[in-house]
This record gives sequence, structure tokens and C-alpha cells, in this order.
Amino acid sequence: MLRISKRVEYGLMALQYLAKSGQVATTREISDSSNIPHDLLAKVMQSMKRDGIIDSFQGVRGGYRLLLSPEQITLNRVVSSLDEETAITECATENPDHETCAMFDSCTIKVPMQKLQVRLTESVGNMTISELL
Amino acid sequence: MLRISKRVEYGLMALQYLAKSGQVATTREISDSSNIPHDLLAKVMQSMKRDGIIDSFQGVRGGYRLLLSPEQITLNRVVSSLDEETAITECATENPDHETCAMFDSCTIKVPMQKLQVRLTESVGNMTISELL
DNA sequence: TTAAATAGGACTAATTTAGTCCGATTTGAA
DNA sequence: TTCAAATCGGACTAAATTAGTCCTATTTAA
Repeated sequence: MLRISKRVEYGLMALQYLAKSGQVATTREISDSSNIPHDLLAKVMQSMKRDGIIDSFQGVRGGYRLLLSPEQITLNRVVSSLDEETAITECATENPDHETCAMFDSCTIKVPMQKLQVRLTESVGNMTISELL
Repeated sequence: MLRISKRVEYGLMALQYLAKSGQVATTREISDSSNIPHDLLAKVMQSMKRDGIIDSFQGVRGGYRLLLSPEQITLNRVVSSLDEETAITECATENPDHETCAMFDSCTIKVPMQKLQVRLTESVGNMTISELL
């Protein structure tokens, strides 16, 4: 029905890795262990860093570390760090309007779609990293 | 997190229309009333016809009609009629294997993803057309 | 000083999705 | 009988999104 992006897949793998190790790990270490393209994972880590999910250390002994506990990191959070679009339809965002969808006024499935979004966020999106351990 | 395709959006609108009218309606009628590209809607209707959700009548007084009650038509059903990929990851399909994903063996988030798929199907996917009325 | 690491922007390639076009067939009505 | 309105279905193009690469700068421990 709805496919998860590679960015989110890689992000989840990396967070799982960090949660398991409990220590600082480099993108090289993670990408090698999981067969993830290194440069792409680097982007993913940077995004999650900016969002405050993980912490980073530059320089030769650098790397990343979890900043939140596995229980605190939800799929919703990971997705909103890593994906552009996070809603099932354009009108299922926080404050949808004509800017986002040309059919805004005439649309007859707007309200049901917004309800679906809530269901998705509350059931699927509430998964946490602790469920990956 | 996961966006619904235009095909599914249009499909839902059309099914809602058919459910409301309770009669035979043409793709022209539906596409005009909802501002949907006609030719694309035609494809969508054909797919849903093939899947047995709706019924068709050819010729000058032709069109489409619901074949199932609105309560019987789930989002899961609509999506599987209209989309190519219906799972959140390649490994969250019925019988996943190496054909579908190169990382199948080494992947460490396979099982959790399969559980997520179940959650998605059971919560979001269970919505029916009756919820659009 | 150097090598290993993050930071980040720009870019290309690949894939997926959206939408169009064409011709065939069916069929009710003028 | 003809015609126009409809479904049917394949092939195709265009657009958008996603995946992945590349390059350069900065940081920092050894």
C-alpha cells in the first residue's frame, strides 16, 4: 500500500546498530556491517543528527551515538527526519490548503484521508527502535 | 510517512461516487465531477473491474456499478487492485526471498518490518468505502 | 602532520508514478 | 444502418521522486 523509503530503512538499521552497540559507531562501520551505500548512510546520519535523534563526534575517533533511548525513538520521528513527504495525501498534513492541493475545495475524500493519517500515525508510526532489538 | 498513489486516490473517489449514486455511472461523469484526468480514471476503473470490485457495461448507455457493498470494499482491496507494490518493504510481501531483495539474508530489520506490515494492513488497510459516505 | 571522521552542497542516475494517445470493440438510439 | 458514446487495452511519454555519487571543507586524535 505504501512503501517505506530507503533512507528510512537505512536509518532504522543504523539506529538499531547504535542501540545494540550502545557506543559510538562510525558510518563506515555501520555501512559495512549492513551493506548500505556509505555516502547515502552518511546523509541519513546527518539528517538524524540535525533532528536530535543522535549525537555526533567529528575527527579521527568520531562517529555517532544515540541521544535518545530506543523506547523514545518512534518511526514517526525517524520518517519526519528523513523524508520530504510524510503524509498519505497532500491534505493530510498539519495545515493543508490550496497551496498544497489544487483540488482542495472540491475534494470529497479529504476528511476520511485525514482520519486515515491519524490511524497510520498512531498504529504504525508509534513503533519504536526498542522493537527492533 | 507513506504516500497513497493518485490511482488509489482516484479509485476511492470513484467508488465513493458509485456508492452515493447507487446507479451506473460513466467515467466521464465521475471525472468531470471530481476533476480527475479522464483517461487515467478509465484505467483505474478497468483495473477495479478486473478485480471484481465493480461491474461494467459497454456501449452507449454503459458505465460502471458497484459489485460489492461499500462495507465489503476495503482500502487493502483497492490498493491491491491499483498499485504494483503494496508492501512497506520488499521483504514484507507474502513470500519474500532473494529474488525480491539482495539484502535478504543479512537484513536485520526483516522481522520487525513484517510485523509493521501486519499492523498497517489491519489498522489502516481495513478502512472501507462506507467510511467515505 | 596526517589520516579518519563528520558536514554539507551539488549533481547524476535510476526508478516510479502520472498522464496521454491510439485504435478496437460494444451497444443503444436516431 | 449508421453513429456516437461508452468500455477495453496496449504502448508510449512526461514528470516527479528517490537513490546514489562526488567533491570539498572542517574537525580532531594519534
